[in-house]
Amino acid sequence: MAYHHGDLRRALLAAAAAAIAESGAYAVSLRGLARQAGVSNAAPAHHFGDKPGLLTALAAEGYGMLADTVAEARLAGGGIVGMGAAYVRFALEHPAHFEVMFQPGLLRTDDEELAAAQARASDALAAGIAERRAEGGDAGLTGVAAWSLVHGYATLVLSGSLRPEDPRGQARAIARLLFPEDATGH
Amino acid sequence: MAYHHGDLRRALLAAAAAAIAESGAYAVSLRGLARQAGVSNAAPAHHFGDKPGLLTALAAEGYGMLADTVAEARLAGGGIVGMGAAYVRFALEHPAHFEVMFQPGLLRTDDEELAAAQARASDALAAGIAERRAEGGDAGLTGVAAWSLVHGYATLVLSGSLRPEDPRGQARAIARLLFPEDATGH
DNA sequence: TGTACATCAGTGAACGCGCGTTCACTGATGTAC
DNA sequence: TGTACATCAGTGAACGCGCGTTCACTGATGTAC
Repeated sequence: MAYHHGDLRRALLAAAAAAIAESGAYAVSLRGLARQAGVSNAAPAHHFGDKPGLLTALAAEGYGMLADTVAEARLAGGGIVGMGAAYVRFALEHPAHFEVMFQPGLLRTDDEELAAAQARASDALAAGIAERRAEGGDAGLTGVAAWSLVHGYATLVLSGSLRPEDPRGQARAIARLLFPEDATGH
Repeated sequence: MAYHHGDLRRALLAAAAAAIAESGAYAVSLRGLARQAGVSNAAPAHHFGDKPGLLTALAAEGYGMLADTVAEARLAGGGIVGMGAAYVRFALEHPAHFEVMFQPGLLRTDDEELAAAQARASDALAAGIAERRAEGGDAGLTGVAAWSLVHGYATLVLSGSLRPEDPRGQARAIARLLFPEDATGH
């Protein structure tokens, strides 16, 4: 084993995501991650300071990916239904990130990198809602409803409360119930 | 302090709910609860066997309360919007129960009492959706959408992602977006 | 091309802590007669 | 009304464990000259 790991930071984040997806956010221990990465007990602290530091980095990474995923769907012309489906897809593909992102008790909420990533994601989501403002109605309320719908659906699937055969298709279907006039995605 | 506590089981569940609401589900320790109840380390194990046993009891209590809350709203003629609002109200009033209910990794999922309480809650929710079947549309899909909407809204408020001034009012408002023809609750 | 040196990444041993769980036990309560 | 006994609830001491965090350290890498 080389003295320098090469990319220990990345390796630790990946190991953390795997452990969380398997056993939940609290199953993560710095020692456990070090063990998996084949590195000494103290090595993780070297990169992340402490445990909240590591989870904060993971959450920031998650918000960044969510922002990218949603922005991409918007630019692809998927409309608000497509953006909602992208949100659900992100959650199901990155359950560990998703879980950590919405448990602020685990995070260092004053972290700059985290705040920046959150802002990016927030902007990406708001952009989709803003486009609908012209159509009338309360854009703020519509946004809350849309977010609640896709967030709740993702949460219920991840917790095992819903076990759909085709999660992505069903995600689109319920989004169309809320936005029946959305012409895209047929 | 009396040798017999009187109602230690209840006291431990209440202490667990308080601890979870404050610091999350994993902040709970049997020793910590014992300390709060003024009782020896081993006492909790006497009532719940072990930690999953205690959390399972809490989750079962939660499903029971949810079933009652939703059924009551239905019988009061609140319609599906009223039932959705009741779901959100339950989550916000009993955040610890709500949190534990949807983290099956913490629970003894083969527990009989838990299964019975889950079934009661499931029936109560399904009853509201069944009433809408006559109006056409896919009742299953409608149910999934309604559940996702209220569950997501509650989750986002509890995680601090949404900070509405009037959560109950906003819950009703977004439910009306999904069910605009629901005549009740004006 | 070679050498000195600064910086960085990871080591490994050690600390103290809170935890879940076990065990034989004892005090309190209730019931049979 | 009184006594013997069974049952139940909680004790308290002890175990072994994995954890976060600290510390002075050392090996590897890169840069200046």
